[in-house]
Amino acid sequence: MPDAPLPFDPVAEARRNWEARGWPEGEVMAAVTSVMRAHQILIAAVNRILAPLDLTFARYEVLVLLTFSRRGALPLGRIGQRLQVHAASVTNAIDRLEADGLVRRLPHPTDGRAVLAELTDAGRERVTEATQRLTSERFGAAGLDDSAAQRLTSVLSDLRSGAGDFVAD
Amino acid sequence: MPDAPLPFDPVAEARRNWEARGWPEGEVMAAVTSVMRAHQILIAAVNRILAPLDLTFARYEVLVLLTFSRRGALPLGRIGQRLQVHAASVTNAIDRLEADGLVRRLPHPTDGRAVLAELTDAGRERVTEATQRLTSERFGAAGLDDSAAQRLTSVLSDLRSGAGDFVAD
DNA sequence: CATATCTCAGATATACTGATATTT
DNA sequence: CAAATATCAGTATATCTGAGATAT
Repeated sequence: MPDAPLPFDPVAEARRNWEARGWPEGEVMAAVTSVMRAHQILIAAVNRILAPLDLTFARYEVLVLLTFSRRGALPLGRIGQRLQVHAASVTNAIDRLEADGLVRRLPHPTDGRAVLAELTDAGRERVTEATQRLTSERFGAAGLDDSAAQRLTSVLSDLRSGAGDFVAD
Repeated sequence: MPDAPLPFDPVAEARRNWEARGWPEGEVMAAVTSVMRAHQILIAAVNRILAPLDLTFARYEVLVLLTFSRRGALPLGRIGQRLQVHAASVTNAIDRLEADGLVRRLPHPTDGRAVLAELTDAGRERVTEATQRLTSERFGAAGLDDSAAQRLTSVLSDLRSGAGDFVAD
């Protein structure tokens, strides 16, 4: 995925240049740039692992969320709220998963406006296989040990909370 | 941007469900999911701030990189290596910046294969304005104080280094 | 009637592949 | 001639907006 590793940390270098010009908030710039770049690395690794299973991270997340639901089924609207994706994106993801036979659409039993997405047996098998492959490669984050993962989750929880992702747990 | 904050931390909830099913590597899953979600939040905030200036984060990064270069000009290939974006994406970004009068293309003085992208005066003004707006809103990461930003940068540096983003600094 | 849910059409952004022209 | 640089065409994914259909 990386053409070739850079011979220096591009984030540290950016911060040096940033502050040499007297620009403010260099700490935050470096942190935000780090998140952007880490995302780039992780999404590429995860999608590379999932591609042979005809999944993307976005569609894998939908399958996992359905796996965690009581009946293996959720209204499309709830999927969007939970994964923070637009209703049109949910429609698109479910279209694709349904075409691949991994979920099916069902009418909501009590609310005629809503549509349920339900895992099929093939969907359960696929998400199990995908999870095995992802975990066996530590989601492409080989350099992240459990302690570092915990620190990362913790500081990003503060960031997300401060940005209104969720309210106090 | 957020429809409404969730009444619970979706990452912590996912981890509970993950481990309740006996799936391994829950620490790493939570960390990777946190990065994905933090990215979603930050990219939305940054692009919202930059949109009135006809910039995206990707194009802003190009302008900043040019600002940091000695002559305000770099070959397209070097931009791609540094920002980890595909050559075709660099061509596209420079097309757009050039159409907006923020950069111009110049022939490379010594290598006839290469093309330089050079900042224009308008480009320098635009990146200054964009930087003011981004820093005044702390890049949309209001909940991240300097200490947390430093910890975040540090742990993500380990992740990126382990993934081959760069070699020891 | 206002609101909620989903779908669809159209537009944009980014990325990747593969092919091509030019130069080193 | 092989490798490097940039561009272009075509394809894929994901996003958002705005409009519309159906149901509460």
